[in-house]
Amino acid sequence: MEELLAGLNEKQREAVVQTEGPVMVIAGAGSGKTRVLTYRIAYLMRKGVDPFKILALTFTNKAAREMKDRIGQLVSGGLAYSLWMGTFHSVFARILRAESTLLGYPSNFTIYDTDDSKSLMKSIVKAQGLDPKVYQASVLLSRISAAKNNLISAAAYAQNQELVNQDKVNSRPETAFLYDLYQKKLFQSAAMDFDDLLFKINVLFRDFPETLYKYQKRFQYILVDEYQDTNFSQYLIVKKLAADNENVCVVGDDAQSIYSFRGANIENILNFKQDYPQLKTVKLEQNYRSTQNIVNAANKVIHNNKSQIFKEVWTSNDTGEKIKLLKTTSDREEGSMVAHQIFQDQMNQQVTLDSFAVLYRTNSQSRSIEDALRKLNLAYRIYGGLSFYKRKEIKDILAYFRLIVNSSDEEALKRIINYPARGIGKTTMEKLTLAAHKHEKSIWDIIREAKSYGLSINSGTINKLLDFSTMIESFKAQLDTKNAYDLATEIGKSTGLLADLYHDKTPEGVSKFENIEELMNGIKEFVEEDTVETDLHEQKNRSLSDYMEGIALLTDADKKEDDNTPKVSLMTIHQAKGLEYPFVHIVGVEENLFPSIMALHSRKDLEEERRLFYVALTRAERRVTISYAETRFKWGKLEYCEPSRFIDEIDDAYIDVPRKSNFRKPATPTRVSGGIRIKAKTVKPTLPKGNYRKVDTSSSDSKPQPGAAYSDPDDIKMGMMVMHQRFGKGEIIALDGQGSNKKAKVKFKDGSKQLILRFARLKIL
DNA sequence: AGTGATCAGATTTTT
DNA sequence: TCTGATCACT
Repeated sequence: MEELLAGLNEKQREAVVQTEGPVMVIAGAGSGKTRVLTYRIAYLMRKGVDPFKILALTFTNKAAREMKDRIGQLVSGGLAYSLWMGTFHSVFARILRAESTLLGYPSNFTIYDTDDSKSLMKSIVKAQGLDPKVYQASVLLSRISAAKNNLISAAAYAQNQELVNQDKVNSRPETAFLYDLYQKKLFQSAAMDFDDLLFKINVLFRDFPETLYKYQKRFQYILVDEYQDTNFSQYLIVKKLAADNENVCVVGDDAQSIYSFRGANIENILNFKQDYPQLKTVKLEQNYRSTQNIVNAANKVIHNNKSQIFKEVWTSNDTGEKIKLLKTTSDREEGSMVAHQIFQDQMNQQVTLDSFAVLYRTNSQSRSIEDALRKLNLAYRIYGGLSFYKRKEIKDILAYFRLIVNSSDEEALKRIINYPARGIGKTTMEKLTLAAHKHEKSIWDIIREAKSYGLSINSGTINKLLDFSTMIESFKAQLDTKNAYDLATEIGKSTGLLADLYHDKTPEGVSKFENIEELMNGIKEFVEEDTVETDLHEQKNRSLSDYMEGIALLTDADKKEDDNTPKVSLMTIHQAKGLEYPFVHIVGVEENLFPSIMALHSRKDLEEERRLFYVALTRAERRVTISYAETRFKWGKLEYCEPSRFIDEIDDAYIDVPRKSNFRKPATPTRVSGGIRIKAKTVKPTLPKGNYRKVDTSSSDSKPQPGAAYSDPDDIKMGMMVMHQRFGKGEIIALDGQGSNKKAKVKFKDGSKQLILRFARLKIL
């Protein structure tokens, strides 16, 4: 035991050994927070606590996995794997599946992601005949989300004068009604959205005391990471679960609270003190990560915030380098300079590319960085952006899986009923929706017995519907007999979905096919991996239902790295939370971007932006480089930018303000800047060499130059070679029609097409 | 019913 | 710049 504690400082040790009763750890950036959590759990286990009785809630699944691995190294056997550890959402989704019948849900309920919710809300607004511009799905959903996070049900919402008045003022008086409809529709579809997972757990614990009691007894020790980013709903879950024995330990840093837009509430830290008067508080203030300059600069910045728990983070590390400030003329040049600096540092400092991170405020900023890194052939890995699981082809095939597991899932049904095309169109769907509404059944129920509802659909289409339902039924029948991989492959083949993508030889099509392959590989791994699961799942042939249980809560961060070559990391600051890198570039540090233009109106929002900046600074171990551009493309337009106020908040003692002479305005397209040659003229990036996102379907590189002129349709003659934007090079093999109706048959590499010349915009080669 | 072309609208962060 | 929605043509 002593040797376990030997690697900890006094404060850390205090937080680890105080296993009984409520503990709050306020952990400054880089102060060994994760270390405390892992050691605390390992300590508990060594003391003989059954890992099955420990619940640890983390912010991402990845964090949970890594922590399990580290604990696994501290305790013997595979014990660590029976810990209950994961995100709030994944842990409680699991409990909900076990207890769902109490709430009237089937255990195989679907979890709707944001897109599903949006599409559902849109169809509700439409069905109510309301103006979709006034009743914007995203606006409605964010209000509903906020309500749910504060445990306000649809009924309670309608009763709440303040909320209802706000909606009236904003000319959306029907919001409460739509909230109610939305919930009803979710229930009918046997689906829950992200917020429901937490909301329903609260309902479960409120309405079924004996169930709550069961879990109180099971979870003897509860730990919560990133406590500053929990919302009220999460707070109450923890409070209820811990009410029996109060062995609860929360770890957080109010200075790093950056998710209030999602309902996170720093108040939870203050509430915690009130809830447990005998609370023991430990402050971890020694930073082991960064140099003195970085720590001091970060402290200086964060002290501009009014609301915070007092603490003074310090370090005994070297003074280190000053923070570097980079001013560039454009976002393009910013990317270029960042890439060049990484290139040079990598050589001069003898480090690998995984020592570098480029952090930005918004995902869209990644583009210029990517282009620049690609030009220098520097490998990079992008986190976030358009998630793998949000890609169309992935969502399509997952929709099949969803429908097979849970046939009430209407969003899934709508997505695939006519993909690949099988002659069931808009009109038919409208009729089905009406019939479903009339008979109070799900659309699926109507389809399955399409003949018995006297639908005014012609018999050919009825047969198509029945073919579809037979197909789905046959897959359903195989759920229990085939493993996930075999069934998934079968589905891909017999729906024609794989063939459809296989025949598409455009770069987009190829990439889509590869993405499906990647997903299939993932399913295969899932089937083959033999993890020790806890009592909720018995070990068996892992089925597609098993696979689908976890999938909705996965994000890109959970995806396995396909190779181990060191790469530069690109991500938003939000995603960088909890990570550390020797060299950190913070780019786009400009007014209206960082702080975001959306955050300038209130002090509260501005302080959150500042905390975000604090998080960015404290990711770095050795050096921070802050850059900003004087011009930047936003929404395709050039905008002028000013350096962020946050730069001024860093004391001159810690930042290296560059000499002005290095940053003269360019006189010619090519110039020398800081020793780096930069082409200021727009240059198309060459096709990357594979060290980029595999899931990238953008094909801008393979399209012809957008500036190219189109030929007049009248000039096009038989036998000419022409260029088409999408299909590429082709030959005119037939001409037909006159004037604006002139058509041509063009033979392309992948077959011939009939094109109307007025629209086709062919270019004569 | 299916397809392509054009237009409007959006971008702050995410489990 | 990119996406989704809508329109118009076959």
